[in-house]
Amino acid sequence: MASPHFDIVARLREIAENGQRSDQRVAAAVLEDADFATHASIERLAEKAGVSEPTITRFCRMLGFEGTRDFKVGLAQSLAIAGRFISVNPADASTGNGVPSIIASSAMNAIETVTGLINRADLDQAATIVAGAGMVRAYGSGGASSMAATELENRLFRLGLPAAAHIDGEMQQMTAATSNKDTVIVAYSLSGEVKPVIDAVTIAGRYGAKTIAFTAANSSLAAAAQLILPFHIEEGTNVYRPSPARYALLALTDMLAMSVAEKIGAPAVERMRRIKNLQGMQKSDAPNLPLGD
Amino acid sequence: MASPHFDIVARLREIAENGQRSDQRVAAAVLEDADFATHASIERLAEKAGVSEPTITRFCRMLGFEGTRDFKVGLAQSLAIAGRFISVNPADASTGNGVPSIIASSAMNAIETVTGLINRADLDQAATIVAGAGMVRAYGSGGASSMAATELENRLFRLGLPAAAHIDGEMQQMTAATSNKDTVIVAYSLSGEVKPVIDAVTIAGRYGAKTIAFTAANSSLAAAAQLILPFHIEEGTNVYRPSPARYALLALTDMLAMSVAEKIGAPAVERMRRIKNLQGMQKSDAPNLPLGD
DNA sequence: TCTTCAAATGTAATTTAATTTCATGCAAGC
DNA sequence: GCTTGCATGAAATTAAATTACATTTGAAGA
Repeated sequence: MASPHFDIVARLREIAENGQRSDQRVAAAVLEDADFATHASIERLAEKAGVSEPTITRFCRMLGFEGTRDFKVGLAQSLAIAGRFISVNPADASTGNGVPSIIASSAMNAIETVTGLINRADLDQAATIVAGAGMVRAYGSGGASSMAATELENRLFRLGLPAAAHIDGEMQQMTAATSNKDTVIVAYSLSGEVKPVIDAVTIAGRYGAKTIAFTAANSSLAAAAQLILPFHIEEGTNVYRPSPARYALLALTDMLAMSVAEKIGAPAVERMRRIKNLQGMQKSDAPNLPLGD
Repeated sequence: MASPHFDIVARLREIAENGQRSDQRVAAAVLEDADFATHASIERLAEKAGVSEPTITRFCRMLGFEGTRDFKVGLAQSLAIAGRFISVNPADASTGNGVPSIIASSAMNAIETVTGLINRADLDQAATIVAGAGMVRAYGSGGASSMAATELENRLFRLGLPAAAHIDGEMQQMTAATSNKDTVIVAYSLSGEVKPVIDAVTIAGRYGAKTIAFTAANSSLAAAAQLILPFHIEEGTNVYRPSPARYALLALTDMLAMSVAEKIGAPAVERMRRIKNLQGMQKSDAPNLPLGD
């Protein structure tokens, strides 16, 4: 088995709080010294956690790994990316000191997770559909989804594609009703259970639009849309902590937009050059700044 | 032993060309399917490479690892980000195939950079100022900055702080003119040279507002604001590629918001519980979803 | 061309690690 | 207070990796 498609660290934190007694111990032991966990034998790890060896194996299986070895590899991968930000004791996490690392690690993990999960073929197909669209409408409500929808509009219009983001339920449904077969809907939802978005996708589909959804597999939205780009981000329980899911959605949106840009090719480059040129005239020159401040 | 401090992949390529006969075979086998190499047993790997099992162990030792297990972990770490997409021909990297990894690695880089750069004391001071504000106004224009400004509003209002984002130059200047000493301005700009934002910050400062800026050090905006949280993200030259800076700004905003939440403490938790509760009543229940879809 | 010897590699035995099976004990429900 | 089912651990088993030792290979000098 390859790495499972979730944020291991977030999952471990979750289990350390709400899991079985032994699972809690194991999760805590792993979090306390993740590097040790990747290198130590099951025996020493069991000893450190104060549980038996089979418990470790079961723990790994529960997480979706094939076994202990597999878990270690998966953990090592997660650590390679964001590991240096894992704070040793949770006390750190509650003081200001740990804030940057918590943010960084959860964001990176979210991006990593979603990168592992994305199906390239589906992404490519979505990009083809979007690149050939007469009109693209991006739907999403709530913080993360609406940000992603807005961002998609932003990206696509720069590529010369007619695109609009609608983050209001009423507008989603009304615009959906104007769809035809040249319309492409891109819907965002973490839960996949936001009624206005589901309805809008259903309506648009009925009018012949192609519908793409970034959402949870097996959700109502997934059922309503034609092409699903599924993802799932484990949320922590720390209420202070912002949702890492927005990084995931942003990354997915970037991937789609970049794929679309590559499909469109040269004309897109020219358009971006024009926008950049325009900015150059207005602001002081800083040639290496991105499009849009 | 932890992972050795060199580029495993480069070393493998080297060995595949100039190593011992068996080492060449092993290196080639690993490069050909690195993912397999991290997961397979020494037996199957030996079989694939056409060598004996001890050769594999010796190979790993030669590379500086403790043994085969250790090597697998190290390899997994090296592969974590870009390596998963190691392919025999580099051409792949520029086609659609590499899109997810390009996005992921540049985003992570941006977040990591900004995490390393942030001054905790300044962040903390900014959080204190924001937490005690009578009104917070977030300014930013262009894609990344306006997203960050919007996001800050989003975050702060959930904490019960009066906050508004203004992404339009006119509005920035008009609202700035209504400032008083209880007003806090948070300005975003990648370049630090966006005139309306600079002007708005200057005006607000003149009326007694406290001004905070996330922007480039030594820029005009940095000169105009009172507290600077400087950052700089190197932009790539691939025009198709979206700016990773927005991940950096988002992360910075998250850090600020989380620090503010911790300063406010309990009341903030209660407010978030209420918002979550409200969502629970409207949507189908998914207890672990973030605030805002 | 033939030795000779050292380095490279393989075979089989051994050790170490991980997993399965089965037993025990604890807690929730009747 | 009994029963049932699940969590956990002990011991046995299996799988994996390593060591010790044997064989091969190939290069250098006779």
